[in-house]
Amino acid sequence: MSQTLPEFDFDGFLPYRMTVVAARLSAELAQHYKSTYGITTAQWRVILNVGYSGAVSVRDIEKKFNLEKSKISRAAAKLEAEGYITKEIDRADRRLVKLQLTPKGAQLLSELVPLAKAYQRKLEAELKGNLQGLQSALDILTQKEPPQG
Amino acid sequence: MSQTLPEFDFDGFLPYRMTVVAARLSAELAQHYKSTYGITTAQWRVILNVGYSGAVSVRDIEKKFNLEKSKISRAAAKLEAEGYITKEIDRADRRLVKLQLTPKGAQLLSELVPLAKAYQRKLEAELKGNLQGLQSALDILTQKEPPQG
DNA sequence: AAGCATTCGTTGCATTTGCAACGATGTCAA
DNA sequence: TTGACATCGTTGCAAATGCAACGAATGCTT
Repeated sequence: MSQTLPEFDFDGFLPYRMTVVAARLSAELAQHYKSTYGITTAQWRVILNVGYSGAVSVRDIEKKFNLEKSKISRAAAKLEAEGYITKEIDRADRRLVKLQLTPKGAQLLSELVPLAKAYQRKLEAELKGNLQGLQSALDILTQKEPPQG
Repeated sequence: MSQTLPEFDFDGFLPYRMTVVAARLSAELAQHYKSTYGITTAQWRVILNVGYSGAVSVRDIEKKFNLEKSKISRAAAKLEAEGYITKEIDRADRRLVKLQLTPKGAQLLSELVPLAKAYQRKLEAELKGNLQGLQSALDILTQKEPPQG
């Protein structure tokens, strides 16, 4: 029984907690658009980036969203095939691919965003006074650390 | 250019932020054990659960960690093959599989946990006064909602 | 200008994943 | 007891994933 393991506060362990909550939020949000609009989570993330983040290349999205570039590339290919975005070679640096919403993509996004905003409002209402603390904590954890710590 | 999209605070959107931070924390932690101990993230999660969470069945871990039961089943099979855990049919309910650490598994975990604790301490130091607010927020977001909201 | 290293996005491929279906077991009601 | 239904864990299989390798393009140094 007692395996003489070191003491460890499993329930307060942040990588564990963050993973569980992040998966829950993404899944709960996905419920709202997956069946209705027939897009995957990866596609949703890419189209959201293209529309809002100022990210225009695969590389930008990779950095910003921490997504594998191959995953982005394939999601973008599907979105292009379905007419939601265009892919165009950047004239200043022809290694880059400029991603842009088509009118159809903008239309889709303009329908999806209210869902996202409503979900965000719901979360903020649940969090009440803890919202600011959460955002501050996420700010800190988002900062890249310097190589030497 | 201006696609007349609705206003949207992309950078403050919680499902996005949580996903990015959670992935970062898990990856950063994984750096510390992946190469040295040759276990995957899923295996780490299962062995941690078996050792600390009071979870004894696949179903328990599924609920607790929000992991797919097939993923747990396969990770557990590997851990058993490598001698870190045992699988035993529960005598009270023979549908259940009781997972337990072997001495070898306890040994591995006793080496891994200090890494986890050190990482947790590092995060807590970064967070300073925001730690409590973060944990409170995670408490709230962890609660399951009743079916009708 | 030339050569070499680096960056970007795609693709091949082996592995992992998620979903559904399944067998085995358990529960419950009649 | 029986039969219908629910739950648990595994597995088959198609799809998704991550990694490395690659071609194309760029930057950097001389």
